Amino acid sequence: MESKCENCIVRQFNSLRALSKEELKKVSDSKISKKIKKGDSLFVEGQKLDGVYCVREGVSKLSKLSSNGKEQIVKLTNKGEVMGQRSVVAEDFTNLSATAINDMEVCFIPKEIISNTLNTNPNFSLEVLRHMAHDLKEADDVIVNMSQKTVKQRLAEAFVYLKKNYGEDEYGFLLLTLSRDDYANIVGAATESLIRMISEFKKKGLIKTSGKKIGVVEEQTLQELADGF
Amino acid sequence: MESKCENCIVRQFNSLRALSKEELKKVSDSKISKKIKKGDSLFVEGQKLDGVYCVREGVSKLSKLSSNGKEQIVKLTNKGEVMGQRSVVAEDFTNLSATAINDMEVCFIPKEIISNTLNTNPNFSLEVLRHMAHDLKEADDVIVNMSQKTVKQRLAEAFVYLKKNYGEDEYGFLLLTLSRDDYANIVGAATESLIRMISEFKKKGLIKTSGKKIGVVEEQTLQELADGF
DNA sequence: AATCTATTCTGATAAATGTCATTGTTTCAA
DNA sequence: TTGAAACAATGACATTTATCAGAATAGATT
Repeated sequence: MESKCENCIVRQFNSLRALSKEELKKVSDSKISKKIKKGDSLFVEGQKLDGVYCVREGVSKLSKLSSNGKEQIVKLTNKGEVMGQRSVVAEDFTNLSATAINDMEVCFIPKEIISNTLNTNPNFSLEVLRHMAHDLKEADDVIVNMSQKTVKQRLAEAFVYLKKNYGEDEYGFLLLTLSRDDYANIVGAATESLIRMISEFKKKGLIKTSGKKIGVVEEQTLQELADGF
Repeated sequence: MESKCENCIVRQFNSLRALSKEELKKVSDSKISKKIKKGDSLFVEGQKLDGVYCVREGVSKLSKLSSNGKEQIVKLTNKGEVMGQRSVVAEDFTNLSATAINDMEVCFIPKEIISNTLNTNPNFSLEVLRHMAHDLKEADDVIVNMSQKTVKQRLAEAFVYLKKNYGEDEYGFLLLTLSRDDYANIVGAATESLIRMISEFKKKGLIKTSGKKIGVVEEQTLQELADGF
């Protein structure tokens, strides 16, 4: 049974909250709910998107392949985010691939509805604009981090970020479990280098591990490390 | 004597082309033309902007200081670009500083006009949205380059970019002359490392130099280098 | 033209990070 | 439950890049 957008809390967090009742109804009627299994991809770099994806549940990574074949993760999506907006707005191919990090529930919204609403509801345009402005600012920050911080600093920052944004379980392990490979692709380092750094952090008592799971022990120290002492 | 936006060719290249005659007149009447000397800054990171800047002439660098005190150049602006849009749209402090690389002529447009027009003219919003979408895509590309390419590759890419976007003089030297320091801050490397790389490129005959001026000699080879052979 | 100052350049060395090879450990499905 | 496949960890070494110190040069200024 398909649920309605009108009742979806997730909407509060994204640009769809600027829609009128009628517009929302249209979206609700034409949307398609999908379940995406961990590891499956929602879309792939270079593809033409027919719409956007609204994330109800689960986390995905937005990544891009570099010419040397390595993957770089540009962003992790949060519950409530809308993916593919950039591509639909610019009527452009996606520049990123989206892959589910855990099982996801998303709603696909056809692009016609989005572009129609963009043309007629200035509030919606503005809302999308604000979100994109926010993404752009974050992207600028990532650029600076990538070029000016060491792998160690970026990793420390990543742990703090993951804890803040996705929380931890009752034993203090991060709820979002990433492979070492994913970590490497987030901080932009070789997997082996990254694993070594994790070992070092563990040895120093900043984090704890249990299999793939990682827990933040000394958040404060990690933050200081990320900021360069 | 102030010229009018209506007759300004630069407008064709930016989001202002979506304005109606009346809207354009309002902009024209309230804009303030400014001359910025090479090296002077238009605005500084963390500042609240009261409007946007439309570039009529000259080039500026958009940069950000990292916690270690180093500057990272995130983007060079082209003639016709509008700066400060992100900040005005998001009603946020600027995350970037803008500094003139050569003498500039810009028009300052108060933010009230921009936000009013955003609220009433969906075409304008869409146009701004498209530009921001474009910037976001470019930022993603920069992130990938920063983390996956070597300094050598990024520098090769920078030369090709500068030639394509700003052209060269009759002797084959880049019209946009940057200091070695600026180059270092674009590719994200130590100035000394960068200078060494320039020497290497020169020795290999890929570029030529004359004082601060640099000329692209083997564009094709540089491009291949940037792409990783 | 001589001087000054900022910038560019070079060398020596250290630190950070990547690569390749190999082994140990989980995970998951048959 | 067990064994294959995927993942994680470590060692040895190569490469890239940063840092510090100092010399050379260009460009502005008198």
